[in-house]
Amino acid sequence: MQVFKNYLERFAKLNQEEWKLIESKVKTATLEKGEYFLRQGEVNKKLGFIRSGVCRYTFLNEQDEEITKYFIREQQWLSGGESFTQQIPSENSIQALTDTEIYVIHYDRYRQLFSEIRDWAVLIQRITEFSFAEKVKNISPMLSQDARTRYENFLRTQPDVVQRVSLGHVASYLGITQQSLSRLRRDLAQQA
Amino acid sequence: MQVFKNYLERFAKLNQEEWKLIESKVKTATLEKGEYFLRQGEVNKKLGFIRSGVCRYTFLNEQDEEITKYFIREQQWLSGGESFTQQIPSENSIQALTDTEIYVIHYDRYRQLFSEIRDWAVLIQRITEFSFAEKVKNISPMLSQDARTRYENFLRTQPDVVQRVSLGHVASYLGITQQSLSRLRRDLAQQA
DNA sequence: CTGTTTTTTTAACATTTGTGAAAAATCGCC
DNA sequence: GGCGATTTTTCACAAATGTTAAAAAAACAG
Repeated sequence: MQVFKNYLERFAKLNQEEWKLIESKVKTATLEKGEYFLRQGEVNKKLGFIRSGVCRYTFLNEQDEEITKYFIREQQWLSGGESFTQQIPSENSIQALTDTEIYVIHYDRYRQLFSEIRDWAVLIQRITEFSFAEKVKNISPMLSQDARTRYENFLRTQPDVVQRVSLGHVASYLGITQQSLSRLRRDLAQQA
Repeated sequence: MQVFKNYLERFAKLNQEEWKLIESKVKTATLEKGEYFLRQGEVNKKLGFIRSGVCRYTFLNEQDEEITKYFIREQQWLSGGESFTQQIPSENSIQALTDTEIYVIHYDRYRQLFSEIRDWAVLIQRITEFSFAEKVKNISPMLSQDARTRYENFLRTQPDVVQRVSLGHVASYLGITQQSLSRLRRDLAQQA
C-alpha cells in the first residue's frame, strides 16, 4: 500500500495514526478483463484506486453506444463522481480493459473519515480538483484538433495505454471511427 | 447577496454567524466587456462568482489561438482552478464577454474560512465536484458528435448564452470554424 | 449621421472523416 | 494446432468540415 500512501501524501501530510486509520478501511480486490466496476444505473458504493491495470469510464450516447470518456490507469481513481459522493444512480459505467488490481474503500467508511481525520475534507477537495483537472486538460483541447493531432497527443501523453487497450476503445476516446484510426496509423507509419 | 447565499446553502447549511463571516469577506466588482478577470501566466488571487453577465474560460492551442473551453454565466464560478487553490501560474484566461457583475473573495480571506467555518472544507469540496462535473457533462459528449448535434445541444442546454456572445466564440467552443457554424445555422433555418 | 471597424454570411473548392462491406489478421479456447 | 470469434485493415464512395477570399451586415465611435 506504500504507493497509495505516497499518492495521498502528495495532497496532504498524514501522521502515522491517520494513515493506520485509512489503511484499516482499505481492502484489495481484483477486476478481470471485461468486468464492470460500476454499471450505469447503479449507485456507486465503493471508491477504487488502481494498483495495476487499465479501465475505461464510459457513457451512453444518443444512439446507445458505449463511448469511452477516458481511460483510468495506475494511480488513478475509479469513482462514479457524484454517484459516489451523493449516493445516486450513475450515468456512467467503469469497465476493466485488462486484469486490474485495486484498492477499495466503501462509502460508509469513507464517510467516517471526515470526522476521524481532521484534514480529510481538504485532502479530498485537492484530489477531486486534481483528478478533474487532469481529465479536462486531456479532453478539452481535442475538440479543436483534427483526428491526427488528437492521436499524436494521445500517444505522447498516454503511451502506456495504447499498448494495453484495443484500437476500438482508443478510437472511441478520440471521437473517431475505428476505420479512421486504422487509416491514420497507416499514414503515420508510411511517413516514418 | 441573497442569491449567493442560497447558492452556497445548496451545498451545506450555514448558520447566521457563519454567513455573516463569509459576507464580511466578499466584495462586489464589475468587469467590462472584453476585460480579463484572469490572464494566462498570472497567479489567480481571487475567486469570483457571477451575479450577472457571461465570461469565457480559455486556453491557448498549439497555434496560439485563444480557444473557448467553456462559458461561465450567472451563478457560476470564475476560478483558475489549481492556479487559485495552489497559487501557481494559470494556463488559462478568463475574459468577460458582456459587462459582468461579480462577487469576489481574495485568496487570503478564502483560506481563513477553513479555520473559521467548521464545514468550509466540505462545502468547497462539494462545490468543486459539482462545478467540474457540470463542465465535463457538457463538454465530454461533444467529441463523438457531429457539429450539428453539438450546436443543437448547446442551444438546448445554454440557450441564454447564444444570445449574448458572438458567433465566433460559440464556434470556438463547439470546435468548428466560424464559417461552418454560419453555414450550419442557415441549413437549420431553412429546414424550419 | 457617417465613416470605420468588427462580425457574420456566402461561395467554390480542398481535405478530412464517416459509411458500409468485405478481407485479413489476431486472439482465445478446447 | 485448429477453429470460431473478435479485432484490425482495406477500399470505394458519400458526407461533413476546413480554407481562402470576398461581400454584406451590424456594431461602434466621433
